[in-house]
Amino acid sequence: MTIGTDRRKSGKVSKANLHARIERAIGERILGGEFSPGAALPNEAAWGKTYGASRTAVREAIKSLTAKGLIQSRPKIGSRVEPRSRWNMLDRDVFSWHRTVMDRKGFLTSTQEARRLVEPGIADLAARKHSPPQLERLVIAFRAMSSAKTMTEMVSSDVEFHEALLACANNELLMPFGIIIEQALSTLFDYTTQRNPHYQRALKLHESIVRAVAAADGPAARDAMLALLKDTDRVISASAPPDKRR
Amino acid sequence: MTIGTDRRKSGKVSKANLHARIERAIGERILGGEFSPGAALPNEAAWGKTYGASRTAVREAIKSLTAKGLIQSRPKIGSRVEPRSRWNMLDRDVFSWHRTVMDRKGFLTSTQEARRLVEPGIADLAARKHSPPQLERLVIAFRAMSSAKTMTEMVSSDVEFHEALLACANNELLMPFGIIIEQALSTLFDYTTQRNPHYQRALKLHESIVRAVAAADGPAARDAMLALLKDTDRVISASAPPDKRR
DNA sequence: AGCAAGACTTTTGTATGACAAATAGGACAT
DNA sequence: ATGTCCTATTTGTCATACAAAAGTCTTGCT
Repeated sequence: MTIGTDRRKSGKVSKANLHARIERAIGERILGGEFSPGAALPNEAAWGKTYGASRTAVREAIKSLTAKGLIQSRPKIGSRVEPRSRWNMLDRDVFSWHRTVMDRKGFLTSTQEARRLVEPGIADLAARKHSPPQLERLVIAFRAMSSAKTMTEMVSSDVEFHEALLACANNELLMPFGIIIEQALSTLFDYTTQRNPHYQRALKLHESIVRAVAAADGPAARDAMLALLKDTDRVISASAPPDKRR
Repeated sequence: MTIGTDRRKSGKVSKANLHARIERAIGERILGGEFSPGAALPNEAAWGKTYGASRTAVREAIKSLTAKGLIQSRPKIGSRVEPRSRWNMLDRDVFSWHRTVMDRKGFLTSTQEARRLVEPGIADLAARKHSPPQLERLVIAFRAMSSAKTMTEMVSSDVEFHEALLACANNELLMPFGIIIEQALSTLFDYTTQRNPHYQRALKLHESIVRAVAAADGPAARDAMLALLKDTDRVISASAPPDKRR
């Protein structure tokens, strides 16, 4: 079995590094449940044979997976899958592998739960702690949302809006959440395929967040964010196809 | 320059793998600001010379750092430090390197801010979503806290309590927060060096969380957690030595 | 028989040397 | 001045060899 080229969003085919492709292949198989936590993985030589690569390339893939908390390696023992609680779920790759093996509905439900947990607090912090240039970035992102024409522009400006808000909060420990938001939004937008009729409403909700942040009104920002998330939840449950996978 | 053995908590000296030691050395230098985001790092051969290791070992260290979002490597370009917003701050290693280069007060302040943001919500979720065995684990952790005699036992059982609570929330995306809590608590306990006279009060506060979770009362769990965090904040600001580093 | 010390074996860890591939930046031609 | 090609540097990949760790088996002692 040889390993294919990398299929990215929009169907573009990019051939990443060999070790990156191997990493992805193994990572997806782990996330997909083929190897459960505690289970032993094939040894490096075997992987090399499996994917037609040298042990070097395999080892680099394994080092990355180890750094992401998915596995652990020891001499004579080999590599074992770590318990899920140690997986760096907020890592870009891990999270996207996670996404690819889940049904969309379940994915959106759990990400929304996490968003409801942190984003109101982030909005609050953002209102109270932002610097002028950070606010500027938020305003620019909002303008981009307002003038977005294509689906792609809507998604990217929406993501940028939330990233900017995250930056306003001025707490580095919260940065990794950007990944959740990014994946949630892009999944959401292609979940509700056709042009979203709620976009005007969403714009208004975003605007009220900007206003609250600009006014340094923490509670108002929190409420505005709650309203936005509630609306998003509605959109999700409204456009729910029963259990279409992927 | 050769690279020393690994100094772990409790002063124990463990000699980790060579590539792990190199990774740590470079990681700490990045976190310490010696190499700023955007800056170019020495090439692999240079690192090898610096630490008296082969390119193989250096490359594995670099692969790990790349996986943690600290750097990016490309042929001809070499390795560059990524912007801080891409750093996986919730990775165990990255976070602990971060901790070693910050002053304790600042570290505790920012971690407490993050805790106030997420833990009340976690407590709420935990109350509403826990399974019986998860509650059992929480209760056991609480008992361990109650019967803790040594400082070490207090820290570890406290950490286990919050990890158990996190598990009760049943949302994998929140798991990485365990790292923040773990580091926050252990830093806190050795910040307030002598036997904590507030331990009895802390116990009561933890107990009220257990009760609320057991009663599946979300709002009560949230409030109990808020009370606990407020108390922790008080302890921190009370025992504040002006600006003692490390 | 029971048990412990030591040899064996498997797997990862590290080193070395060689070449391939990517690409920034300079050299050159138009 | 501008676009094209070349080249030098750096990472990416391969092959091979040996070191180190750690289960497992064997052997010998009591």
